[in-house]
Amino acid sequence: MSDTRPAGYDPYAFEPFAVTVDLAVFTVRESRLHVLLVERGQDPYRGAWALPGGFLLPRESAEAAARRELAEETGLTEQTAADLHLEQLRTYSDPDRDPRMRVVSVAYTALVPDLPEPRGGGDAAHARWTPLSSAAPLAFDHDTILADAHGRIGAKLEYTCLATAFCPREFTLGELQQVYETVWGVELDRPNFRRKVLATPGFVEAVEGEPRRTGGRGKPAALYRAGAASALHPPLLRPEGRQQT
Amino acid sequence: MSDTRPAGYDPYAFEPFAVTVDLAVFTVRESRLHVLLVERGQDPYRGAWALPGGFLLPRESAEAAARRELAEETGLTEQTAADLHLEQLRTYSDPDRDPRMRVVSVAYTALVPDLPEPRGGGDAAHARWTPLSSAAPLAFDHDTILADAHGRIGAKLEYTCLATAFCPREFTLGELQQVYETVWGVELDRPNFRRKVLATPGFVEAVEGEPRRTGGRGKPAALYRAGAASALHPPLLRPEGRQQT
DNA sequence: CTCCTTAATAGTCACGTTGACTATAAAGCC
DNA sequence: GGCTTTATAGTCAACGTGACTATTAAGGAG
Repeated sequence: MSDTRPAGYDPYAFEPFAVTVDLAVFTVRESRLHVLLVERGQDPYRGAWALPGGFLLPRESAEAAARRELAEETGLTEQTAADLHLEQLRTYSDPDRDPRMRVVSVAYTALVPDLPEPRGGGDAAHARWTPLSSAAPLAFDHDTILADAHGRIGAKLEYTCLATAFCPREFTLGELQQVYETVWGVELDRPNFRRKVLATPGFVEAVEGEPRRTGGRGKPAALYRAGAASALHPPLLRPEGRQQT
Repeated sequence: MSDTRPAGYDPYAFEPFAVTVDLAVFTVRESRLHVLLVERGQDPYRGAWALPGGFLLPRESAEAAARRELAEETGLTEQTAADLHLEQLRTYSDPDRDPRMRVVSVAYTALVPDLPEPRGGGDAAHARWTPLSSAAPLAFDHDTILADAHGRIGAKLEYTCLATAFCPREFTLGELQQVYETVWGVELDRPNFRRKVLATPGFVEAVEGEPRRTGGRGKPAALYRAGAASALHPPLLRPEGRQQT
């Protein structure tokens, strides 16, 4: 920042800005992309659904606030939540985005494996997994945030190993493929997908002992874990192809 | 945002957050990537160089503030600055990033063609184009912001038409290639680069009349303008290849 | 127990893209 | 008038990809 502010600037002289975080928490459930929503208990937008989130504490970074809120809303311990994939999306600062006062919100995207329904505790009292397709309309500008978040994760699947964040610690390639198909809304060819994933070093690694997941229909699938890589080279492009952050 | 805040919340009761924008403005000059820096005239970091930026006005969005600051610092009219490529990078919110008070800063990245040296006017009195390689150390956490910005534009060159933002309205393919080589710090094969760019519909379009830029050494090059496309399909991947936002 | 269905996995093949090169054209320079 | 420099055209082999076919191994219905 420069010193645009006038000499003798007093931080308390301006109408203060409030800073919040908003979270777009995604999971794949029953082959559909779901997002975590909370029901608002106060005006404005009382009774409407919104993205979970909240104010930054006085000495807390936005990321710390996001992780804290995520733990609260999902009912997970902070310990577990610390492992979840959390990524800053962007910041929303329209002067009129909150009718009460000037609120600047830093939005985060989180990807989690299929978790149990959020247990009512604290804010999570009215939290629920909702299919993305029936999320709108949300309070504030949260429809915009949610659309941006969906676009971002779709694009990131192409050139990062992000998809494994949707999966439990051990997963089959079929489950990983379902993540792609669900987020992108397309069907992929199974042998080609498999060839591509296995050809990318560090994307997934076979679980030692080569166990297989039995119990389903069909031939049991081999189990894999997320590998050490974070970027995909070359990228795994979606069939048609338009994208963008 | 949710209603984490206590009932009866008074916006003025908390220590207020200040919200600023910081700008990483890049240009390509003499085959080197340059960034616009300003010299600080006040403590903290008096005399140090920093990214241009400033506080949000009371009813101004972060993007509007960034565009305003950009116009001020570059000495361009706001009209011209309105056309420049400006993109939100991310938000920096560490509680200790500014020793004076709690400042949350939304960082933006701008790409501009080679402009004249900033004319001293307002804050731009001490603004200067500096080669990226000799920018550090900067005030506050601006080294981090600058590194993030450089990484982001490098990645975006791969799958967007962003590179044309560094070029004047009409440019040669050689100049466009220089942008890639300068940002990525690699050398590209000229015929292959040309083939790739021309094969991507909407990336560039030939200037009607097929004028050529004469005056340089060697065969005069055909002139092109930025096309209508914004995404690159397929992407133009850099030689080795690691990337990321 | 046996066929049928389902899903995982192996393998094939043609096509398009890419990286590495070679060749030619058209300007400025000494 | 050669020499250098840059733009542009073209070639070729290797590789990644999309579209398919084939085989294996489980559960389920009769």
